[in-house]
Amino acid sequence: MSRADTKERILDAAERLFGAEGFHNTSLRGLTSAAGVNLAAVNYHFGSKEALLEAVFERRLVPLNRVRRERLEAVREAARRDRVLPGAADVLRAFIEPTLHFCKMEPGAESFLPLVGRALAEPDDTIRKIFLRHMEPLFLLLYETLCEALPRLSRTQIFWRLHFTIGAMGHTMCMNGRFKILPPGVETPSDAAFLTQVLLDYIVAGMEAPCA
Amino acid sequence: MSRADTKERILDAAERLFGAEGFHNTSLRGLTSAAGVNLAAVNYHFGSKEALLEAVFERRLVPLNRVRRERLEAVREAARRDRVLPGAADVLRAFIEPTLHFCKMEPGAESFLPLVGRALAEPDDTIRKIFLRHMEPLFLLLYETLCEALPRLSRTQIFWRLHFTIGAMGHTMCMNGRFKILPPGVETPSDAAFLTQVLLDYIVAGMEAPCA
DNA sequence: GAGCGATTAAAACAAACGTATGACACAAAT
DNA sequence: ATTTGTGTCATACGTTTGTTTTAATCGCTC
Repeated sequence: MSRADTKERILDAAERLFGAEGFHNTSLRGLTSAAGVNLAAVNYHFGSKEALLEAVFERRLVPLNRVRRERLEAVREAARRDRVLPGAADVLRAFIEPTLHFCKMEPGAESFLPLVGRALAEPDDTIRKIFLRHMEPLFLLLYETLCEALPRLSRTQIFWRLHFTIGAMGHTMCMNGRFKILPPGVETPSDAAFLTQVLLDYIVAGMEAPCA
Repeated sequence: MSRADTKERILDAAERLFGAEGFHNTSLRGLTSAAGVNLAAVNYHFGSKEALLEAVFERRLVPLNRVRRERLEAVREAARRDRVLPGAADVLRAFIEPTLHFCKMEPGAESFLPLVGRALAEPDDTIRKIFLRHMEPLFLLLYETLCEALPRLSRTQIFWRLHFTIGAMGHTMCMNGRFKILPPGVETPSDAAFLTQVLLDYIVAGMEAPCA
């Protein structure tokens, strides 16, 4: 019955469970039974659990990063054409906004975000490498574009500030939805557009801050 | 031979391995053989692997958080005495600087930092709870003090900006030392004082940023 | 419709894990 | 000198893990 879509079913369940419970805390038995497929199907279609994780990343990251790259280079090109510096806010928005649109389009993608957030802090180097293989070229492009936008800062300064920015973004993606501690007087809007604006205010100010 | 210090040996090895390899990736067999103690010693002295993690957190976090609390309340008190608002930079420095001094004093504490950084992104709720039990009261105090320092911002705004700040700090602690991707032209100083200053410049600007 | 490659099903595999057990060593106290 | 309690040791237990294997089933071409 479910011949061709078995791979998709596995990918969907893996994305959801890896994002919610973590990679190591998700067993292939729980995953395959959640997907309604046989236990051996993972190893047959993907080869191993790690290769499945790789496929999960690839399915989302390849189209998403293509859009991000296009938007980053559009910002770069527009600035070069107008003979001005690219704005740090435009650069960062070009990197962040596609994630937002992408999550509205693809169903189930919201459970992908925590997975990305955790990959940044992953202790297991094998897992981290799988993620960074897709992200490293884009991080470098983002870094170089930020260096163009902020010529008054040293490359070392920009590197660390980008590092903080990635940390803030990753942590936000990790906590997507479930919050344990909510101080009184704080509404948890979960309005993605609002949250993106608050995030952008923060990281743009941090990026453009004067050095002490 | 190693009567009383067996517990300490286990705690030291656990701190190092949990920080470097992660909690779930560290087996009790590897841990006890690294500590030079018997496999059963962990369950004898601590009861379980999770209780050991709790003890690892407690040993460092209790004294560290006491200092942080004192410094936060000193900033608060000084502002109240002078009838001025506490400065956001002073508040954040009161929270961050003790970590720096604490890591210089206690040997092996630098491997504790990645453990803290990862606890924030931990998918396993049991582990997260153990960490948050020590941190939540202090996060709340930090949050309230920041609300005093930044009365022009809504509590929701400050909540999210503190959230980003914690993410930036956690990610920095995770990457303490080992870096995979280093763009050309970036020196990796690892000078903790310098890094703290760069971090403070960033998060203070992010905290004080105007709302768009 | 026979034959064949591709896919699924059920069961078994070896390895690793956290934990528990029971014997032993060595103090200090009785 | 004997008891008692504490800590250490080697070892075994029961589970769970990812992976492999062996059969059975399905869809298709000739």
